[in-house]
Amino acid sequence: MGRWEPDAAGRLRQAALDLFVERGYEQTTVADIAGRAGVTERTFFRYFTDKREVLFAGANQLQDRIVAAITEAPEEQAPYDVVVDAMAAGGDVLEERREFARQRAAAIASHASLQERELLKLAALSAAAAQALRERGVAEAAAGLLAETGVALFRVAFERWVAAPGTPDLAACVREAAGELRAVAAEYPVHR
Amino acid sequence: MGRWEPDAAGRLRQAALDLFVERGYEQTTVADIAGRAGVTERTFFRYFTDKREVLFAGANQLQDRIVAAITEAPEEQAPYDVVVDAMAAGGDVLEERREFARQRAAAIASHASLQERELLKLAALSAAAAQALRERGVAEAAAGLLAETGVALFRVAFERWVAAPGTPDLAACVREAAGELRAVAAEYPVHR
DNA sequence: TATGCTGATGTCAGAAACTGACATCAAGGA
DNA sequence: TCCTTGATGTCAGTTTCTGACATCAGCATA
Repeated sequence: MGRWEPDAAGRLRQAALDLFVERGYEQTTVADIAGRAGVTERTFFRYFTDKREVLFAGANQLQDRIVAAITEAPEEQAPYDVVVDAMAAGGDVLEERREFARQRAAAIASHASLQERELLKLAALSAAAAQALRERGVAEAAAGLLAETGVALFRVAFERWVAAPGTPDLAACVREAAGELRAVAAEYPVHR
Repeated sequence: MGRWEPDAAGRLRQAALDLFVERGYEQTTVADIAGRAGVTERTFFRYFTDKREVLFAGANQLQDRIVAAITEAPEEQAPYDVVVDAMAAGGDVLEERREFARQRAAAIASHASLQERELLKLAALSAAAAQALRERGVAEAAAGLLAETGVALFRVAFERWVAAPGTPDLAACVREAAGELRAVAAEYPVHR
């Protein structure tokens, strides 16, 4: 047996989420989180750059999956479809952790400083997706707009998926939202 | 003459921007800002909820202008055109303060926590624009997407306007970006 | 087996951001 | 003249976050 319990970071993440749900983000100190995880405050800050980051440590995995999906898409596929498929693939990353995602989303919604961090992560995701699109030949301006559209689709889909108690999986929600965007685009054609 | 110099908030804003440019955001303490403005730290926190907010106090004015432009647009105007015009109108708010806007943008670009705050403000702007669109009868989903598109246009236009040393005004940059979006949309039609 | 290194953690002191409670005091009105 | 008001100051305290250094099980290696 090691000198310490393994996976301190995981324990910290779990403790933080539990405490944020139990008593709220502001009412939870880093010392509380560390205490519940069985480490000191200093150790918390070795794993996470700040108090908010403990909720966002998994965001890289989602981004990697989406970028990979864009990179590996068939060359002849239209850019819009590439993005929609990639966002659906990103959905699979969360599929197994719906309850976790629900609690985490509720915590984020409860405090502005967590929303700020979420927006920064989504902006990073968008930038990474845009870069991946450029690398497969999509024009500069189009890449940025497509990536932002894709992230917007993902956000809308995620909200519905988290709210819906029932069956639909996240990838399906992404495709549904993409379909609605097509309909809206058809309904309000660009003028002039 | 009053007991204190007038416009403490304005002095704090100016002192903060100057110091952020001179020595950087992190190297500037709230006590520094307050000192240069001739007040105490406590007074700083009476005017601004936190250190970042001192750079964003003017954001409401921009949002109000854009929302008003949407609300007052001719009823028969197509939603996309309403949004483009509103963002151009928002540009007029900044037109007289290009140098100020440049310095402020540079400061924000220099530190992630300021970018977070900026993203939150833009999200609020988007939400307010979407609400204004709904109130003039634009459908739920379309309102959200149009508002986000409009904010994206404004961001792109702002970046170019701030970078360009020369003549173009911000409203013109917004319209130019909107024209490019039309072109991109035509180039990559939605499939299926 | 002894020795020495490594890495994860602890301890401690301190800076900086922020908050609540209360004090001060010019200005302006009753 | 007295009272109230509002902007500010003072002060003490909490929380977040950082740097420097100590500890010590486990592992490699002599």
